[in-house]
Amino acid sequence: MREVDARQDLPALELEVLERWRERDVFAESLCARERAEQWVFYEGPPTANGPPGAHHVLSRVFKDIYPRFQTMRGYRVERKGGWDCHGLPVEIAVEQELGIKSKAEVEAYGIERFNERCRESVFAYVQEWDRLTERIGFWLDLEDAYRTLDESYIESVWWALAEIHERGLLYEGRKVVPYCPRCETTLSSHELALGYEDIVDESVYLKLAVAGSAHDERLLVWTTTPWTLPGNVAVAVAPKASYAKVRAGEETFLLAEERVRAVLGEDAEVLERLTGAELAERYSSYEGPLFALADRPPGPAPILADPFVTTEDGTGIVHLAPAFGEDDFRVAAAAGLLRPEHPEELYNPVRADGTYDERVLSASGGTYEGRFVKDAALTEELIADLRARGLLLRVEPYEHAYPHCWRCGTPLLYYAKSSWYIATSRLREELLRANDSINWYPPRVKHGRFGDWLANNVDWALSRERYWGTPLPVWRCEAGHLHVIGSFGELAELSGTTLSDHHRPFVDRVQFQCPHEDEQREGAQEGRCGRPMTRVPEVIDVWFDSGAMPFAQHHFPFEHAERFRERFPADFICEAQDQTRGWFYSLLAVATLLGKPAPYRNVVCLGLILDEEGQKMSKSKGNAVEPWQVLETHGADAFRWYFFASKQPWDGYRFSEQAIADGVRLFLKQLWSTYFFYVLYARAAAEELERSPARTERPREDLDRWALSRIAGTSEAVTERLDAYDATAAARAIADLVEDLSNWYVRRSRRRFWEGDEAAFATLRICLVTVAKLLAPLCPFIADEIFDNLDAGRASVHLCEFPSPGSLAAEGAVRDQQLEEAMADARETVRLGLGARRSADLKVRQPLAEAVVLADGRERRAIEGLAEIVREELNVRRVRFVAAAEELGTYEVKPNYRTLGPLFGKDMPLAAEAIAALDPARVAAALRGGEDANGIGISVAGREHKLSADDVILTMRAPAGYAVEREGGHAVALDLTIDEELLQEGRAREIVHAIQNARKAAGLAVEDRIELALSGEDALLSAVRAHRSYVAGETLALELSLAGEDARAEDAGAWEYAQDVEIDGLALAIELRRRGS
RNA sequence: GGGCGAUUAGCUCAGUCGGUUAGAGCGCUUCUCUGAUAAGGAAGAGGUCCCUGGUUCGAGUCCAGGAUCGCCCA
Repeated sequence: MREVDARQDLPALELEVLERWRERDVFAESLCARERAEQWVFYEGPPTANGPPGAHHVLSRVFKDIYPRFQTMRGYRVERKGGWDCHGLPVEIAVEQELGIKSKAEVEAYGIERFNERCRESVFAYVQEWDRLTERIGFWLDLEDAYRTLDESYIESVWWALAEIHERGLLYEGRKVVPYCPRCETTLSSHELALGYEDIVDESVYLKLAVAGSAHDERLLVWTTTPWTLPGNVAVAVAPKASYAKVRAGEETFLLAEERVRAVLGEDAEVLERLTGAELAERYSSYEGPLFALADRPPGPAPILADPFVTTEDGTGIVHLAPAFGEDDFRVAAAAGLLRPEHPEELYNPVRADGTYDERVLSASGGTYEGRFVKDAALTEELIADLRARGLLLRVEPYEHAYPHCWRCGTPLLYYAKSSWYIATSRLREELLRANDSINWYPPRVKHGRFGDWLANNVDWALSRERYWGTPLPVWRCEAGHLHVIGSFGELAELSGTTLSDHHRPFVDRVQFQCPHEDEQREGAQEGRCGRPMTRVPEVIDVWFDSGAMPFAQHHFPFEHAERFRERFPADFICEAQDQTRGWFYSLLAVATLLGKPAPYRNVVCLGLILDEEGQKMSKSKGNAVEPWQVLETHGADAFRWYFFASKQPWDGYRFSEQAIADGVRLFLKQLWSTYFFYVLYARAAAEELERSPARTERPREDLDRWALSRIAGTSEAVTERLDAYDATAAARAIADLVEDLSNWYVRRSRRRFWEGDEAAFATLRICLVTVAKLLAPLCPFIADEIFDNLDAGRASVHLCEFPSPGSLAAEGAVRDQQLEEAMADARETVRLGLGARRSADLKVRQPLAEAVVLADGRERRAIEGLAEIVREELNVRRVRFVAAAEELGTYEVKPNYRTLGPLFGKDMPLAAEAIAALDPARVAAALRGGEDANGIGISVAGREHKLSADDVILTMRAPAGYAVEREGGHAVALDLTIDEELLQEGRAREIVHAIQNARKAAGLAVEDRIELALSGEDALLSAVRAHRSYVAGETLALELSLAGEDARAEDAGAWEYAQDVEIDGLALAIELRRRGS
């Protein structure tokens, strides 16, 4: 057994443990040992390594670690294949920044091949730091065999999946209004949209539009928060069933929703007429359009439509429609015949792909807005001035709302009609919901809340991105419009005769082949085939599809490893932050469902956010982000992990505090370490002693031992049960309670036995510590392994052990004894009360007293009686006496038990309580104690008779005044305060021992050093020593004890190594000692 | 605007099926114990259980409405 440093530096220790894991190859061994065991499957959600890992990554990675470690110890084989998400806009944007370029045109000028080569390098820029952090925090993950979404094999599996999806008729190209980033010039999916909402203030405008052909100068009031869409206006719409009003305000007459009149026009507006939206649309039918001067659209009437999507809750209840810039606008305009979705040229869209107006948009002064970015604030002002000049503007009002921005580059998004590729996930809504039913969510609310709602409102997956660095969409098209989706590299090679070593852009773009589709109409078609050249469509796919494909793509399924895939699908466990609800959690489920597979994970833990100490979201720009390395270096990985596990439920989010981590070290890790240190210190001393004198002291286990072992067994059960339920928090707290009990009750109570080399005590504490190490291994793998390694040479690491089970514990004598645990709790409570009584009498614990009188009854009394010796020692009294009849030292108080009587008496409960309060408590106590329920006490309330049973009342003992008594709940402790000469002398002897021990410590002696001791001073003290001579000598390991006045040696002691003068009870004592060689 | 969650001591958090004196730890003050512990023990100070209403014999707990904060969505 190695010597242990009481003040071990834990971060330094962890580095040693890491080294040991490397040497012994423990992670690999933990898999090897379970080679034939049943699999418990974990999927790593791949991070992108193009930035450094932060505190939130530590959070997810420690939760990804704890359950696999636990399940490994429970006997499963848990492989942990790492993974990296390599494609996508984040990478492209980082490279653009490196290159100092800002647009797609510049990327293409730079060259797609070179650009993608840069992306390939950039994506692993921080991979070493990720690996280093992963190892340092003790996250066991197979980094060497990690999957990478940019690998050829991975891409091929993704292609296979897309071809399958196409085969099922679920892949289509559609023109829809989609969220679009004008800077990246690409469509975003709805789940990407979710990542970028920000609160901003936009100028909203109220417009007054002249009704076409109206003789009365009636104006429609229209409200919009996006003035830039007005050049695209083709119609306005009202809610058909809502009530609208014709209103006179000042000199003008307006039409708007009745419920908005006051808000928009004020109290003075006079309602002239009410009509429904449908009536309004019918009566007025059109207004004077367009709203801006447009080169290709002469002034003329534009239609007023009615559609239920319009609400009257804000604005004016009349909305303008720009089909190119709004999903509803597009749908309503199409329904009204203003455009045909299959004829893109009919859609009026004066905004270019880069988000600027084209040459058609003219200003009132005759100039043009061509080339102006539509979300530019200065432009908005000009547009507003323009509207004012045209007499259309009623009012401008700032409007604060959450507006979507590109989640990577921060540019405000436009809703924009675009052609893109979709997967028809909405057609699989039922299947998605059914699959979700089979998943256990932690916390459960996500299942039918955030995630379930999202599935229930599922919209088709906008799959394509008009970008460069991504898995190319494997769709080829010929001039005739035939589509061919390639499902494997082999198929592409066969059709094209070209074999690629890299299927990324731009190489894949150059591959062409003859259209294999049947086309008998075509002149010159060979064998009825079309034969036109097919070229790939330019898009790459959404990176979320990459990650959603990982269950099979990581194994290059179906091209390889079919067996491996089947064994490892679905996952038993995945874990990410809650922001993945619409990210990876969704893409995994969607891809699996699209392929007709069951839910790809059975259990999913959603982690919350980490906020800073002030409750602010952490961000680099605010400078409040936690640097994980700093925490690891100061406090260590176990401390970091313990904080995440023990402080609160992970899905509730954290308010990060370094102080909380430091508290965890002090109150838990150091407490455990100190208990372990204590064991090793004495076990080593006892081993030496054993060598010197092999005679053993065999003693049976005591109640306290059985209690500690019972706590071990009970805690093991609880921890197993909680970790099985993905509740690390409760597991951690149970372990902390156990360590607290071991340290501050078991060890504290047993110190003397260890000192004396009691084998039962050593054996008990050793089992306790080894079991704690095993229980703690999934949570704090470093300290757990260090303790295990030093106490149990049986295995190379605690992580190769079985998790403690009732069977394995029983074999070591650790069995649950709940009765004993309850009894100990009662005894400890009694001690607490007794110490309280001592304090109120201002008597030090060192002063022995004659008697403690414990007032307790029934089960409690029997329990405490069994452990009376412990109570006696803790309270330092000669004897413990029990009093059952409270009258001897106190009286009873009787209270009604509302829980049982409440339902019985209902409304009359207060009367019943009064009746019980009026009873004689002593009589009630006597009757119930005698078990005489039958002829016991009855009460009569509101004409009802009820015989009180033991459950119906709560008897509380009450101590009379004048005694040193503490009471609480069912029992009380009274102390006999008389101190006779004998007690006084014993108390003094103990004080003197205490003073000598302090002197030993101050002299720098080791606990096992023997000494020679000389005492001189007041005779009252020396006579106490004489009376307890062997006690004093024994306690202080004094081989010789000389007292002044009786022993010559004491007189010349002035030359000894160490001397100290103290005062006890106001009496002087001089202590002198020297070490005695052995 | 909608959905979800939170709100309990200065701080971090428990609080079971609704049961009458709402707890723990940390921090603070005082005292105390110590052959492991920068630890432990005892006491003290510290509470509008976010607010309002309701249900109930009884509400921190259930219901409704509201407030504040956070997240997600439109």
